[in-house]
Amino acid sequence: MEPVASCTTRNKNNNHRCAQCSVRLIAFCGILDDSDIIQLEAISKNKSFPKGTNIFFQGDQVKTFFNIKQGSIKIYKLSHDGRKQIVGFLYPGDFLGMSDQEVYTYTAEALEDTQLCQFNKIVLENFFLKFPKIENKILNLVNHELAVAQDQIFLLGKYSARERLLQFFLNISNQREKLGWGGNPIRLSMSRTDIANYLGLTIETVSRTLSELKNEQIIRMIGTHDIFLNNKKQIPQYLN
Amino acid sequence: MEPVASCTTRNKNNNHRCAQCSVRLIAFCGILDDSDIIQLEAISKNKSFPKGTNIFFQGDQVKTFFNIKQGSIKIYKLSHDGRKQIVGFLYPGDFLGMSDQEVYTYTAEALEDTQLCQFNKIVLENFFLKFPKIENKILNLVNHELAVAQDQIFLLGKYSARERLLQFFLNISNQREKLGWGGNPIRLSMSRTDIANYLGLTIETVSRTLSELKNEQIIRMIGTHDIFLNNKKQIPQYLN
DNA sequence: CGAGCCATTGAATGCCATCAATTTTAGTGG
DNA sequence: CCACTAAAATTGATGGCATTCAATGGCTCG
Repeated sequence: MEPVASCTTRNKNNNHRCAQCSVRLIAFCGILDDSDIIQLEAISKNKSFPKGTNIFFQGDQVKTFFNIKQGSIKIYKLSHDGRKQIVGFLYPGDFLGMSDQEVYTYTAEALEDTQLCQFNKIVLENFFLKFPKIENKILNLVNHELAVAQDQIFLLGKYSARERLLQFFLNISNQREKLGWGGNPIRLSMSRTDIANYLGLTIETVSRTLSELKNEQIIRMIGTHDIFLNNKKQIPQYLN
Repeated sequence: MEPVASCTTRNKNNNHRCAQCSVRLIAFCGILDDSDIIQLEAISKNKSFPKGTNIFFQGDQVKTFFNIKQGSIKIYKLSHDGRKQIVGFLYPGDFLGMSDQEVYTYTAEALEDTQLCQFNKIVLENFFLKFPKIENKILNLVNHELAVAQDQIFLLGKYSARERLLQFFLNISNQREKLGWGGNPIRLSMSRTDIANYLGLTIETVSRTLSELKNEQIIRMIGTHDIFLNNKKQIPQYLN
């Protein structure tokens, strides 16, 4: 069903790779200064994952952590009877792979051609001892992930199909602004099936609801994956 | 709607309060040995919250962290239009109050008379510098909370009403076993309304589904809050 | 340019929500 | 201990939103 994992390593010897990294300010490496980040660079590897490839699988032993440099990723859980629930989409600057268990509790797959910065788990954990600030920063990132997951719980527990889609668009918009890109229009790097499996809906409901929003001039679509929010500020937000 | 917060402080001078604590082995304090835990004891306070009282409110400044010693707690989010979603139930050994933001993103309320161990946020964070092991342990606990939240996302996105209730009972059962209590029967310390607001259902659906499970001899009830799982091992589990 | 996948639209079904009424439980005071 | 009351839980009838089943349309990539 899913493509087999594959990737290419490009550990180039260009100096100061990390120092000039585009996501340095939002990823955990941001708390290290120029002199210290050289040491982090020494234990990291660049990895490239083409669209559709798996980064790791639910059930695999946890041996590596990742920072996302470029692209986007979906993480999803599969049940024994084949149901699939996407539990999150990850973007540049996000930290990937940490778990409280020995094995990954979800599968990670690239939604587009994606660049990752890879760390060996043991090596990075030893690095924490030298730079406790990093562990503190990662604790902060995980707490943020938890808050995002709780918002998603609210969405799935209480929102209608229309509310789920609009909230989803607002989340992507805010994510883009955080990265310094424009918050409108937005680009959906995932399929309708992925959106449905993330929002607890079916593809038909997603499609139908999108058509409604188009008819009511709340959104405008360019192709099937680019959306302009006609009046972003008027879209109701129920949390925060 | 909700009762006003109230609590009583009992910072007794009995020595080695922490050393003998019933949840020491599962809470974050478990990683400190007897000699170090005395220092942790010096910065902690015992607090008691009667049933129905609030521990803190969504929007309050984060100034304190808590360990749960005894009792149980619900944490919930309210939307502007009054919808309420319970995002978690917490039990002895759980860590409460950490946030990636300046303010709490949810309200915490005692489901029964509850004993907490309270820490000033700044003081405990300074304590981390002296004992980095604690921060590491808390990172582990937060990662676990995240994994639990992702399971809940799966439940809300993909499970039927019946599956949600059965999974809920299994979770409580496993939680009880983790605490060394019996895993069967289980005790529901929350109301039907709370269960509904946690599982993304209405009280009527919860009640009706419970009646079905009773009729089919899958569960047996003693009163309205004690449940015996007639054949726990035959209840299907779709994850893990 | 055709094949296959993805997305859209339509019609019918079903699960859970809503509205409404009754029963049971829990808490209080006599 | 029992009567009384309010809240909580259960049960019934009906309705609606999202799903399911089915068919068409449109994009993308050899």
